[in-house]
Amino acid sequence: MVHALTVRSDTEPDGQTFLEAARRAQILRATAEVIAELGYAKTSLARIARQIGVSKGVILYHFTDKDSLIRALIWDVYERGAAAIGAAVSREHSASGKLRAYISANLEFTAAHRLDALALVELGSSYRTPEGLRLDQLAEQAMPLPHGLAALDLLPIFQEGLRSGEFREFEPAAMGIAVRSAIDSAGNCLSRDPGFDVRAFAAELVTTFDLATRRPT
Amino acid sequence: MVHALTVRSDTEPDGQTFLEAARRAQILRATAEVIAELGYAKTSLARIARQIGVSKGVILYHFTDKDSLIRALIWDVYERGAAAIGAAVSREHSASGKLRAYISANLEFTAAHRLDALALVELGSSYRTPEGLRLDQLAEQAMPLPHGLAALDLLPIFQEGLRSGEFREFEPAAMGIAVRSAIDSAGNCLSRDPGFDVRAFAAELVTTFDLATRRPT
Amino acid sequence: MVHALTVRSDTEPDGQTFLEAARRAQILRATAEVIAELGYAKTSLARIARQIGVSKGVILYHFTDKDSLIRALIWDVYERGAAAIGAAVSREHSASGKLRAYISANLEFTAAHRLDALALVELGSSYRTPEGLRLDQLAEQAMPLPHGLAALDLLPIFQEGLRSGEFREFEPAAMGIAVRSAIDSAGNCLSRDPGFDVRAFAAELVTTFDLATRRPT
Amino acid sequence: MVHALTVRSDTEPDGQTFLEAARRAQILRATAEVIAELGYAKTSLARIARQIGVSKGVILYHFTDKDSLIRALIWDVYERGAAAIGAAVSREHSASGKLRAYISANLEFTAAHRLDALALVELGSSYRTPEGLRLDQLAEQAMPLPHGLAALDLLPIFQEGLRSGEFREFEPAAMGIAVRSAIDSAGNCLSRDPGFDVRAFAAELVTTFDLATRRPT
DNA sequence: GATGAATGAGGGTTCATTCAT
DNA sequence: CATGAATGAACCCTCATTCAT
Repeated sequence: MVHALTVRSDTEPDGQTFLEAARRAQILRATAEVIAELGYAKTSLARIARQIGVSKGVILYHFTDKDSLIRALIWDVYERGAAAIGAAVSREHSASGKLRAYISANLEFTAAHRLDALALVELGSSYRTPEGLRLDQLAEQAMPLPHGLAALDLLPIFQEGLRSGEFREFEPAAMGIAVRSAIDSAGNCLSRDPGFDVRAFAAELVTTFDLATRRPT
Repeated sequence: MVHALTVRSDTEPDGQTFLEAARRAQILRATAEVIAELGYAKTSLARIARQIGVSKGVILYHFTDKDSLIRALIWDVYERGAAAIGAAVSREHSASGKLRAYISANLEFTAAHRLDALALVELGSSYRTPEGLRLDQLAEQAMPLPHGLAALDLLPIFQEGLRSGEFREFEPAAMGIAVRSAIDSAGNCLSRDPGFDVRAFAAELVTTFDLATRRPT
Repeated sequence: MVHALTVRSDTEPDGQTFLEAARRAQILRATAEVIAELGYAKTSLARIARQIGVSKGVILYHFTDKDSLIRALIWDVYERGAAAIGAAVSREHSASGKLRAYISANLEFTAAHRLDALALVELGSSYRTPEGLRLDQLAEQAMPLPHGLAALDLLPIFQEGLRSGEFREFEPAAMGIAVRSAIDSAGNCLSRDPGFDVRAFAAELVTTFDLATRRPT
Repeated sequence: MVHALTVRSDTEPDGQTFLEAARRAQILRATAEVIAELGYAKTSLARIARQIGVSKGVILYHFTDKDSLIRALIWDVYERGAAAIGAAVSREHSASGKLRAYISANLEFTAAHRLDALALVELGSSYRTPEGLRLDQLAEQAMPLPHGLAALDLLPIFQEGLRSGEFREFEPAAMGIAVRSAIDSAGNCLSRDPGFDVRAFAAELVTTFDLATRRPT
C-alpha cells in the first residue's frame, strides 16, 4: 500500500493516469454519440453527462471547456482517420491508384467507425469556434493537427496525376470539392439510414471518380 | 382603427394583405441574410428583428414560431429554385442533357441568389425540426413541398439514361448523392470565399459528371 | 385607444418610456439595497431580482450585463453626489472654506442617501471590472463620468490653499487620501451601526482637517 | 505507513508536526499572495493550490474550511502586526507620542510586510463570514483574537491624552476612524501603485494627526 | 499526508415565447 | 400591426466541498 502510494505505477509517461485516460475516452465517445444522434446544436454538456450517467462537472473536470472537448474529439478522430487513410494512399504509386485508395480508405474508416465519422461530418458543418471559424478554417490555421492529416489533402494526388499525364485536364480544387463532399455524404446517409451500405457506395465512388479524372484512352 | 382591423378591404384572395405579404418577404430575406452571415446556430429572432429594425414581436406576429419561420424560408427558396431548375431540365431531351442542365441550373441559381443558396445549405446541415428531423428528412415526409420540387430529384434522370443506354451502369442513388453533395458544396465555398467562381465550378462539375455517367464509346 | 396606440405620448425625448425609466430606477435601488446589505460579493442577479419580486431576466432585459448594471448604479450615485458636493464647494471662496464644504457636503450626501453611499463604498472596495480594474482606476480612464465629478477631486483645493499660503506645507496627495478615506468610512460605520450619527462625525472631521491643514498662526 | 500515521513521534507539544506547521505557513503565505494579487473575490482554493503547486485537497487537509483558512490568515497577520505595533506604542509615554508611534508602527509594518498588509486590507473590505459579518465585526465578537490586538485599539490612547489635557477636545471614536482609515488606505495605495512611498506617507500622517489632536498652545 | 475524481449549488447569460397595451 | 416587458428553461462555467485511494 505504501508501495502503491509512492511508486505510482499507475502514472503514464505523458502524465495521465490510466483511469484519467479511460474517462476521457469515455467522454469523447459519449460526445460523439450525442452529436451523431441529436446534432451539434442540441449537444449540451448536460446531455453528454447524462449519456454516461455522471454529473456535468465531470466533463469540465477532464476538459477545460466545451470547446476544448469538441476539439479533442475532432483531433482524436482526425488523427486515427488520417493515419488509416495516409497509410492506404502511400501504398499506391500511381495517381489514380492513390485516388482510389483515398476514397476507399475514407469510406472504410466511415464504415468501421460510423459514430466518429458521423460526428465529424456533423461538426464539419455545424461547429464553429468561439471566434466563428468553421472546422476546416480551423484546420488551416489555429489548431495544430496531426502530421498525418496531410494525407487528407487531395490536391497533391491530383497535381501528380496532372503532371504525369495520367489524368485529363481539370481544375484540382473543384475536383477535390466534389470528391470530398461525396465522401462526407456517406456519414449523413448513414445517420439517415442505418442500413446504408457504405462499402457499396465506396465502390460506386471509386468508379465514378476514376472515370471523371482519367485521361480518356 | 377597429374598422381597419375588421373590414380588411385590402384582403387578397389567399387571405393575406399586400402589406402582410411584403412584411413576410422582408422577414424571410432578413432571416436568410442572418443565417448566411452568422450560421444557423447564432440566428436568433432578436438578431433577425435587428436586421430589419423592428421588434422581435413583429416576427412572431407574422410567423407563429421560429420553426415555422425557418420552414417558410426553406419552402420559399425551394420553390423558386425548383421552378428555375425544373424549367431548365425540361428544356433538355436527352438524359445527359438533363443532367448537365440540372447541374448548371442549380449552380446558376446559387450564383444568382447567393444569399438564399447559402442559407439553404446552412439549414440543410444545421437545421433540425423540433422532433429532430433534418431538412431532407423533412422534405420526404413532414413538410408539404412545392410540386416543382420533384424537379430536384435526380433519380428520374438517371433512370431514364440507364434505361435508354445513354448512361453506363451505375447505382443511381449513389450517383445522385455524389452530384447533389458536389452542388451543395458551392454554397459552403461561397461562404468561405466570397470570390469563389461558381460558374467555373459548374463547368467543371458538368464535365466531371458527364464523364462519370456516359457510356464509354 | 386608437389615440394611445398612435400618439405614443408615453415616449420620452431620450427614447425611454416612463415605465422603462421607473423599472430601471427600481432595479438600481434594489441593487443598492442588496449590495448594502450583503456586500458586493454576494450580490447576484438572482438576489436582486428576488428583492423586487421579478425574474432574473427582467434585469438583463433592462441592463445588458451585470457589469453594466453596476456601472449604471455607480454613475447614478456619482452624478447626484458630485452635483451636490460640487455646488457646495463652489459656494465657498477660501481654500479652507472649500475643504470644510467638501467634507460636510460629502457626509451630508451620505446621511441623506445612506443606501447609495453605502453601496458606493462597498463597490469602491470590492467591485472590479471584468478586466480587473477597481472603481477608482475605472474612473480615471474607461468610464465617461459626469462632468461634475471633478468636484470630487480634492487636489485643486489643496493646491489653491498651498499656493495662497492659507494652508501649511503638506503633501496634497497624502492629505487627500486621509480626507477621502475618513469620509468613506462613514458608509461602513453606518452599515455596522444604523444609529451612527453622520452629521456629528462630519463636524469632527471638519475640525480635524481644518486643524491639520491650516497654517498655524 | 500506518506507523507514521499513528505513532507521530515527531509531534510537537501543541499537537502539530513540524512539517505540518511548515505546510500551514506555506499555504497562508500563498493565500496572502493570491489575495494581494487578484483580490479576495477571485481567490479560490484552486488558485491558492496552484500558487504552491499542490492539489486543492492539501489545503482542505490542513484547514477544515475555506473560511477557516481565511481566518487563520487574518489571525496570523493580526498577531504579528499587533505585536510590533504594541511594542512600539508601549515604548512611548505621552499620548501624542503613542499616537505617533501607533501610526508609524502600523505603516512600518505595512511597508515591511506589503503582502500581508495588502491581503488584510483587501479582506477588511471584501471578506465576510458565512453569516455575513465583516472582519471588524468578527474581531469584536466571534473570533478569538490575539491578546496583543488590544494594541490596535486607539481609544485608550485618545482617552489618556484627553484626560491628561495633552489633546484638545474631540470625539475619540471619530478620530479613531479617521486615523485607522488613513492607515488602511496605504494598503490600497500600494496595490494600485507599487512605487507608493509608505514611509513618506507615514510622516505626513504623523504630522497631520499630531496637529489634529494636540491642544493648541 | 496528499491526490485525483466527482458532486451540486449557484452564477451570468441567451433565447423563444407570451401577453398587455 | 407592432411594441415593450416579462418569463422560464436551458446553457456553459466556477467553486467549495467530499471521498476513495
